[in-house]
Amino acid sequence: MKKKLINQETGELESSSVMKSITIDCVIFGFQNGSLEILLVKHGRGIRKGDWGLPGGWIKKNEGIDEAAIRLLKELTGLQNIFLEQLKAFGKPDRFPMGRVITIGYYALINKEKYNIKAGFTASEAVWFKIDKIPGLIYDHNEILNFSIQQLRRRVKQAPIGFNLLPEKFTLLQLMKLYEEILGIPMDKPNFRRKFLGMKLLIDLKEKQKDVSHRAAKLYRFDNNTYKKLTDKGFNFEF
Amino acid sequence: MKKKLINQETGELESSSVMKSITIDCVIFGFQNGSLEILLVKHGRGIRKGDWGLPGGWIKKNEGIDEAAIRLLKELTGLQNIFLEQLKAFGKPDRFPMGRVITIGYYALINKEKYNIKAGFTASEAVWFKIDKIPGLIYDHNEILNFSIQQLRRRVKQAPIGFNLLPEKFTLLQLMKLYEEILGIPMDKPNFRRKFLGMKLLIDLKEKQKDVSHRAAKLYRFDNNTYKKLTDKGFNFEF
DNA sequence: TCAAAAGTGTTATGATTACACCCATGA
DNA sequence: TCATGGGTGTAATCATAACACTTTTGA
Repeated sequence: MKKKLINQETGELESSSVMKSITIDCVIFGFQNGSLEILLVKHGRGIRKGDWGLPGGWIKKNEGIDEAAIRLLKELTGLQNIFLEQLKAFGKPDRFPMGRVITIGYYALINKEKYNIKAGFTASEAVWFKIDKIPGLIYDHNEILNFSIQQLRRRVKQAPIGFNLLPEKFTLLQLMKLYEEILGIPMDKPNFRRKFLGMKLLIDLKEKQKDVSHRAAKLYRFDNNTYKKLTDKGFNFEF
Repeated sequence: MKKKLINQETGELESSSVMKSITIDCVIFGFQNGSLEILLVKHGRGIRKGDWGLPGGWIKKNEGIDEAAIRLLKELTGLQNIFLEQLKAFGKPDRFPMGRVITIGYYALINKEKYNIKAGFTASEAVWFKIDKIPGLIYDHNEILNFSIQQLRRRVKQAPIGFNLLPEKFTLLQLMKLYEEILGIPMDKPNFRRKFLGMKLLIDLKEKQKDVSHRAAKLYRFDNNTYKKLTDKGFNFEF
């Protein structure tokens, strides 16, 4: 007899090709109009029908947990090659009401320009919420989300990961606004410019903004090659 | 019919009061004679009999994962109220040869003066290894261990956790040696003193070392109360 | 009196901060 | 010509690093 279990998100039956008692939940960050946002999905069925939660799912028996997170992210957003890192495992005994389930939290940073929500990609509705307007979420998802924000704050100071939230080509002020929003502190424009340019991690694209009603700013992109070379030589990004 | 499964460490049968497919593995750090050390246990049975691995075990169905790690740590070392933090989950599909098992890594910092290995506490032999003389370990335990060292290096700069590896009363030079060993870099004694004392996180115990064949140093202890008050006020430990 | 570690003082350098100011451009 | 953001200059302050030096103590 083949064992069956209920999908925590959709309430649908899952085959036993997935692991029992372990799920993955993913905090997907986006950045638009100076605001940090998070993608939430609406529960299709079950007791918590209509409530918002983090996108997630089960881990297949033959896939690693990172692979599972990548797969789930692709299933939800249609995107690949996204910045994705594990947060940690969350495992309070009563976190999931329909049985003992431990979840592994991940967070992803996506460039909203590339991303276009495809209706029907998932069974559920997916909507962006501003970071300061997050509703009450199912299970322990608020806890996971809060942890992810703290983690993002720590990581953004240790490594140049913020770029993943911006378009390929960006201006220094966009980058500064991103840092201000993530860290929640105002910054000084001249000082920010010098500090960042001084790290030599940005490539001057010799291009300018278009269609802006003020002096057009230079466009830059992140120089991942140089960054890798520098870190190999012992360079440590710090902000 | 009650389900049975094999204990990954001892090869013994476990009752179904524990979760299947999820374990906990713990990296226990100690510090002695200027060297960072890790406690490893010898496998009692199974294919990998005689090989060294991280202490670990199963999670009970009605306990949280942090609780499980605390319980396992106590079962192994007899110690309670130990500094313990989760690393992350490790879940490559083939990491555990006897089936698909995901493990949650933890790391603990213990004061070796308080700790005394009690033979018989565990089924297996437990021995301290210097950090630069770690043997090949079972499963993916070397990966977990390497991650834990990186994590310790990051964390020790962000928060005053190093004290957990020292005796209650310590000298500034002991503290500096600890930082040097963890971070792997030499430091300047006068500068270290000033920097640390300047943070006002140490209580001068008005006591001195005894039985040393040179000028006796002042003893200090970490002022956890002040640290908490300062962090509440927005203070950020940085090293 | 020597070795070994405790502990203080001082200077140079570089990063950070705070702020004043000019520039370019479209409405 | 005004608003808006782009971009440069500079002086004060602070943290860090480097290293010379004195002190204490037991062997």
